[in-house]
Amino acid sequence: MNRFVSTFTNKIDAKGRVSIPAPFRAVLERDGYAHGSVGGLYCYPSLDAPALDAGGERLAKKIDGLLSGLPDYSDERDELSVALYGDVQVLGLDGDGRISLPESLRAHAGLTTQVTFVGLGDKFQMWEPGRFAKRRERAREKVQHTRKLFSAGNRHSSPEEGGDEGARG
Amino acid sequence: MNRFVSTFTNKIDAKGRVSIPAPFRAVLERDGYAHGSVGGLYCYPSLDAPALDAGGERLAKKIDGLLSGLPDYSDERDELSVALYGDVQVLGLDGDGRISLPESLRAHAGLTTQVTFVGLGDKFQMWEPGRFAKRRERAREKVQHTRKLFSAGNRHSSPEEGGDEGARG
DNA sequence: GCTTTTCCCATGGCATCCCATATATGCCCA
DNA sequence: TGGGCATATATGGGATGCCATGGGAAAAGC
Repeated sequence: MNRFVSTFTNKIDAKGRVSIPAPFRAVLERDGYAHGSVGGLYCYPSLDAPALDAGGERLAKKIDGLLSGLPDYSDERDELSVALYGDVQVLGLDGDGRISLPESLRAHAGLTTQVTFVGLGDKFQMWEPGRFAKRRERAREKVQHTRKLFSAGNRHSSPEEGGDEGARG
Repeated sequence: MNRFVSTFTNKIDAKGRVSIPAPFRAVLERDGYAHGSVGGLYCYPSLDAPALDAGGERLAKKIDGLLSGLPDYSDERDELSVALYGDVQVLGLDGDGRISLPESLRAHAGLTTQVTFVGLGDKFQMWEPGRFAKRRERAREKVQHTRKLFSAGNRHSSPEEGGDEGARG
């Protein structure tokens, strides 16, 4: 497995440390994270959510790829560079697979005592558990709505239940 | 056979483990489940039913397919990602073909002592047996209704009825 | 010198692995 | 054709290893 999937919720301890879920660490290592030495977890505030985005080398390369598509010295590129790179922190994992989150990052996501890690394939996000619950609810509603558009006309199921022929997958 | 069909009911033991019905395991293995090692069963709350959806690699790829149409780092993609990936748990099968269900998933489906596995082709669902019985009853009524609409001439059954029979255990 | 960060170790809970058993299924042979 | 054996499957329990978490000590920064 080399994608981030599943969600996990871990504690922030008194020193501000959080364990990266073991499955995510495994993905990071496969992705080129030098175990025990430097290398790192690329982490930055999500552009459109009170959360943090994070990932390994692959994520960094993807960002590079996005930028390389834009002409040098264009306003667009400058803005995107700032947005994407400006707030990036490279966090080091300690021997036990933990990171410590800088105050600026913690503030952006409203993190206090717990962190919910959400796998999103190439990257993962870190949320304050309560906020994530709300966000997820919203996202689910949206998907339901989209699904109904997809399936309009070819299903007879009621909206509530029984519609197990889901286009969710 | 590489589709999930039939229904089976198995017990949840004291540790929260459930045996995946052997026929379903066979499908998962064909689908690319790395036996004995990592890899897994992708599992998430059904969008519109008090049940869990689950499947193997094929299901995961289907989800990826939905996202691949959207540009990276768009708001739309992030939101959809959260909805599709955010709820997904990757469950590992132990040597005896069992999974252990996290509390969050169990809660969504109201699972306590037993699980009814319902094959749906590319994926399968996990239901609390009582709830599934009710839902099936409703489905039957609907089928009857649909048949009347079709009126005479169209004799073969509607999709709902195909795999429901054959409960065991 | 004091505070903050990093490293290392201890521990307890939980998940996984392994083995044992009972029940059902199919097959073989009488 | 029927009985019995062999295999597969589901389920239970014990043990072991991993992992998240906490705390202390050493190192680095102010």
